[in-house]
Amino acid sequence: MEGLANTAAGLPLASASDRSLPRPRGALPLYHRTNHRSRESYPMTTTATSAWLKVKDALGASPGTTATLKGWVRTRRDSKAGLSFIALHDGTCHDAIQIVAKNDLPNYEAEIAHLTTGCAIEAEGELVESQGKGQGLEMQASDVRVVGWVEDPDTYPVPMKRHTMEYLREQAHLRVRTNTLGAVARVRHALAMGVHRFFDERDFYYVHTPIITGSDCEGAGEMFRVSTLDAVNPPKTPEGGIDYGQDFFGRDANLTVSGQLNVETYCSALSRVYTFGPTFRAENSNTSRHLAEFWMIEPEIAFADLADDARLAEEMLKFLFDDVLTRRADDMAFFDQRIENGLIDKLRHVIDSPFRVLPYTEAISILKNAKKSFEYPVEWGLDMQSEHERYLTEEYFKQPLVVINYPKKIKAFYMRLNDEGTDGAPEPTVAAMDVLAPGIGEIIGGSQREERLDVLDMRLGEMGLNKDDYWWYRDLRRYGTVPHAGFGLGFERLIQFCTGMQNIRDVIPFPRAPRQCEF
RNA sequence: UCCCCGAUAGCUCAAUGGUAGAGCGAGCGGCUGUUAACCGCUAGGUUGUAGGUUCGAGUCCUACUCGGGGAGCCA
Repeated sequence: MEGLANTAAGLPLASASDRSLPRPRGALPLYHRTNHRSRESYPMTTTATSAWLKVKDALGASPGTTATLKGWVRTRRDSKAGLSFIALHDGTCHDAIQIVAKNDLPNYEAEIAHLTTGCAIEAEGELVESQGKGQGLEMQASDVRVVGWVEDPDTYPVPMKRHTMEYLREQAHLRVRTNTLGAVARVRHALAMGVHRFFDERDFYYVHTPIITGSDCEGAGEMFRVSTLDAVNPPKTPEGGIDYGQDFFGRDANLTVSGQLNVETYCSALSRVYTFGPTFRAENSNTSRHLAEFWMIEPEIAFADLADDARLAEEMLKFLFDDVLTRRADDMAFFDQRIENGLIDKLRHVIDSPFRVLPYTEAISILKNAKKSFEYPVEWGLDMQSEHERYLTEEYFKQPLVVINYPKKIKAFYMRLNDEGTDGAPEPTVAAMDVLAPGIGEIIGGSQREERLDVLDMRLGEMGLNKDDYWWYRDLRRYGTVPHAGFGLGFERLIQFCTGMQNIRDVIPFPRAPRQCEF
């Protein structure tokens, strides 16, 4: 509608025009104001005479409160009784609040009646008990100011209708305006805060391990190179290779694939530490549970063995599940209803039952005796395939499992060598563990670390790694070495498990995956 | 990277090798203290890209691009 478009474009925003007018009581323009007294500086009082309330606070306010609300329109419904209902959402909670705008408002015909999903508005009025069903308070608006129009409702990418997750992924800048992705964002935040609170309450220190690392010390997976060399004409060595000696760090460097080796150094002085940061893998992985850039939580505990490690993992997961159910009850109810039926019961069941610890050797014998036929062979010494892990955690035990003591030959060099014959295993095993979750697979991978220098050196040698590259890691075993252990928890996989979201690309704001870096 | 499937209106999908349709969304109108409202009308398309077969291709063939599911790698 042309007239409307002109109105929208040419109309000064009410709050903007207010700003140019003389203000009562020396009020400063909204965005230049500082608040030294209030502990909460945002939201602050605005151009309006009433306090700006978050929707989550407005929904729980006393009837009769006068307030200003700011947010984005979810829906507008008109009643020819002479009023419109506006569902306003500001992200502070799952629910929207209903604003009732009567047609005697001066801008009703020109503006309010044309509001569409996505428009940004400020509304001022009194919070009253709703006359309608299924809601608590609503606002009787005395003023509705349009802050930002949607320029063309017909092509607005996220109107109020069902969308596929695949489509929303292509609208990553707008998808957080939907119920589902907004709920994911709040749950993700709650889980991140929960992680920090869990560790802080237990005297763990949060350690910032480097994101850029020297490549030789990691040895896990394909890495992203970090370089400032001219990509077209890099300096060459006499042998014709690229001369990384002239690169920024004077050597080749990469984005980290794990903070573990670094955090072990802090563990060897501070006893209980953890990292929580981004991690990068340049694997060409195209699955619903892999990202090229993901966040990982890696605790490391000193004077601890694998059993302590497994207990920590269990305690942490249960704490986080309980925490998110409590703090984001609104969003979790939504996930339970719309994304995964039974989700809340699933999480409660996990909280209430002890994790099943299962030695690898025993897992293999369960799989060998299973009536189910597997595509891949089950043999002691082979790594378990997805189908095997799924069978154990989803069908056989139907709960999270901690599989421990894997064959030495399929695990990393730093994992502690077990005594011969542990669990009756036919060959050497290491003190490794995987926590397997139904529907997700491996959510945690960890181990007790090899603290004996001679054994570590033997393992490095067996795997063809150069001792000198690990000189500082080896120093930890030379100076006051102690048994210690840790694990890595994939943060996005944790969110998947807590929300029921099936694709990992939908639980991180801007997913990075092969050929995916648009936003 | 491998296997399988897909790409048609803003979105989700139909359409025997022969005039491209529906639902949702959007706009307008009707009805209504509404609430994933309901009823009516209207607009909206180079059928992913490039080539080929054919009198004729959304449909068949080839390549490419992008997306999904599964596998591997792992968290």
